[in-house]
Amino acid sequence: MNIKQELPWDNPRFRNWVAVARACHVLERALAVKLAPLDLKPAQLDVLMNLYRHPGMSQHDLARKLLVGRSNITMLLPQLESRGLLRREGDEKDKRVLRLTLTEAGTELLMKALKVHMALIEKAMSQSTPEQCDMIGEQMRKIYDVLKDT
Amino acid sequence: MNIKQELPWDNPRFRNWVAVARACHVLERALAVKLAPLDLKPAQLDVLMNLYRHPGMSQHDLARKLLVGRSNITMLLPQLESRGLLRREGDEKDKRVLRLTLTEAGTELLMKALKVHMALIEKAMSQSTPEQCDMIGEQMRKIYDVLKDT
DNA sequence: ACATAATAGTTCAAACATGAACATTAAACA
DNA sequence: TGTTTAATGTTCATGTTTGAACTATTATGT
Repeated sequence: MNIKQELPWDNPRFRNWVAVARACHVLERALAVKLAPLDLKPAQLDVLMNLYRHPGMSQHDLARKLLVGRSNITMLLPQLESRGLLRREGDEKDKRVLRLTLTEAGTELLMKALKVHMALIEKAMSQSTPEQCDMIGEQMRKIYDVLKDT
Repeated sequence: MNIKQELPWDNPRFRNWVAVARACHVLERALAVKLAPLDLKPAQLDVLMNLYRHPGMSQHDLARKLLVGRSNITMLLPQLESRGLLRREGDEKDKRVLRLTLTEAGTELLMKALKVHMALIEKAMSQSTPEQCDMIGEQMRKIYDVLKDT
């Protein structure tokens, strides 16, 4: 059997997806560097962003949003809470859940971090036309929907 | 100052990039699950793929290809070497470098893993037309070039 | 009501990645 | 040549991520 014919490097879909993964990886690395002066990691920024958009969400919901385990959230939050960036308050109706909200300081830091994040994304995506950019987003959302329950 | 106007969630580039990152994340997770039966992690598959395409490459070159630190490679290789999947042989001209090559067993396992990887990428990318797929790859390669030295 | 299931969050140990400091070897250059 | 600088790979300490086992609370089913 001639396996050469089946090698994926000649397959456009494979090659193009590899490009997507590499772009993601390199932007993530760059973000980590740019966020360092704010003493913030990309994962922590993700937390702040989600709490800003969904105040009062539970740790479980946050974990699902971030595509991460619940224990990860448990390890992540105390650092941010002790810095006064967010609050954890027990839900009165369901004593199992903790409701998460940003503090003023958390919102303030988030805004600074978003400027950094936004600048990086602008730098990356400004090479595409708005139409191309929208098309990319559209295809990626399809991919997410197809794979999210895998 | 009204910061609402500057919030990035309304910015198409931001929203679309978030979709890219989420798609990457979810495919990576799915790949990890599908590779588990082969006792292989995504990072290990990346190693095997690069060694297949570039036999005799050094650990330093491999680290650069994978966008990780050299120490990461040092920690990663012994697992694969002890499983008989690759060989590390000292270069005779430059006694600092170790040349890496796949063994037969390594190539065999790689082929099995590539089937899994390919199937996943097909599932993801089959939602796009070939033209869309190529355009995505093209844009992502541009992004990589812009950010790689950041 | 009561027993059983499921859910939210935590703890803990193991796997993993990272970057700085280090040893060895090679290259540059005086 | 001899000295300095750079490159390769390793070690180690640190921080991160993960999944399984656990507690506490709520939902479900009889």
